Amino acid sequence: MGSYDLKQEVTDKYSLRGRVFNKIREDILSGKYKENDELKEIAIGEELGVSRTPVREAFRQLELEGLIQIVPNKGAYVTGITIEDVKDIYMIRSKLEGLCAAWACEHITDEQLEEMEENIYLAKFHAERGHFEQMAELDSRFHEILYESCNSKMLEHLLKDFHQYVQRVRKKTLSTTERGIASNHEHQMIMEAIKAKNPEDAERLATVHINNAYKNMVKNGLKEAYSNE
Amino acid sequence: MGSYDLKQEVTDKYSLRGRVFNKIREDILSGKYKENDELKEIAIGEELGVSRTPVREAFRQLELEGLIQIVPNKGAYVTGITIEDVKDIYMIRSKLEGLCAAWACEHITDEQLEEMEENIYLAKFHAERGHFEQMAELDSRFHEILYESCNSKMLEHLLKDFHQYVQRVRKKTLSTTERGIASNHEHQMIMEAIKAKNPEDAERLATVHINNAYKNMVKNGLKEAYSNE
DNA sequence: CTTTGTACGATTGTATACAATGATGCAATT
DNA sequence: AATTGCATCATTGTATACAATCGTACAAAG
Repeated sequence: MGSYDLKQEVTDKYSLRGRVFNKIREDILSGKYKENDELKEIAIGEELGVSRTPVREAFRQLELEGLIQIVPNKGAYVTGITIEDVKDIYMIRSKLEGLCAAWACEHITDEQLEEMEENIYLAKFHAERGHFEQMAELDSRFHEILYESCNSKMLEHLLKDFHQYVQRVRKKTLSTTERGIASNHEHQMIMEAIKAKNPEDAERLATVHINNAYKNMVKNGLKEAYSNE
Repeated sequence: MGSYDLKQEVTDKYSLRGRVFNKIREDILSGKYKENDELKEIAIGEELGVSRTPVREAFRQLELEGLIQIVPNKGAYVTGITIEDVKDIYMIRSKLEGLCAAWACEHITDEQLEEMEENIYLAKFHAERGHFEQMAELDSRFHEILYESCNSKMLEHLLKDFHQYVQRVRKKTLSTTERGIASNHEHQMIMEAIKAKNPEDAERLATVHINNAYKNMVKNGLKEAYSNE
């Protein structure tokens, strides 16, 4: 994640490089390419029907995103995330997500608030029924709205990067119905604090929410997910 | 800033690409290339005696660093930082720097502590005499040590990126002897809190320190620095 | 005078050719 | 048997050639 918006718009969807970049990123985050897998320029180029040039450029970007590591004259390898990294990210996120929620109080639009409410309402439905797929989707979307509502491209991009970065790990850990319901309730409280334009509450609640998410993750087998591979 | 460590080691110093990357980055941060300047692949390549390929790869990385913006089929332009960006960065930094100081309490080494003390001692000398050049250097180094002492590659990289990112702006704003002395005193208090293994104090002090730095920057003509160009 | 169309040039996007580097296997030597 | 040296090959690093795109200048039409 490079540094941050410091990072820009970046991945134009229509250049070959952009397509290659998105494809590899997708494959890493989805688990198709695993930790320490070697990515070869030619192989990927042939797979996508392009030459090495756009592949190389995509590799350079992926390196800055932290998804791969390039060893000069040797190759590109999918980077792993250590348990410590995950912990760090969640600690950092909890601070920044709090800041984001506080800023949202000032800058959120009515449309965004409405989408949040709808999101929470719908999530309640799925959480109670244990529809994990939809819950994950709605959870991601909730945070995305929150990020967008803080009115800071910088912070928004940073948080989106982190959020995406830990998707890899989240998929390895189990969700539970209880956590789903609790999480959604936390979303609601955050939303209400923002709606009431109470930045202190919003910040505190968002911070706690991320901390809870992390605790839950640890409880439900973060370590096991790692030791099993 | 790509997301971080999400970003990696990155810029190997010995490949052409690495050299190009560092050179352009340096030139942007030092002000040689100014906002909205167009960077042409061939021109830069000739200047550095390399072909377009490594230049292009460096461009892709610089884009993710947020230093330039690439418009497809058009060109690469040096990105500006808005006043809002600077404000955002300082707010974010104040949170993260607090976190960093708190973590440092647990992980700082004796060598790092010693270098901090020496840094503060020397900075006192220069601050009292208005040696701005040396003060800036020592200030940067103090923060670098702090970042390294938190024992989180992730956070360290993030903070270094931010720190470097705002160097561009810092150079436009004036330092004063008073602020220099006050800043150094804040450094000392942070250091002592870390030495005393008191994370709460360390966090609070570091947070306040960055906020103060920002306030000082605003007071001393951040806006003017911008409106003048 | 303004507008539109076109041709040209400059620049980036992509592909490919060549150079440099590092890994591997095998044979020769000890 | 272990080690060293070398040859080979796979892969990345760099340069260059060609294609696609965008901007501009200028001329023709209104």
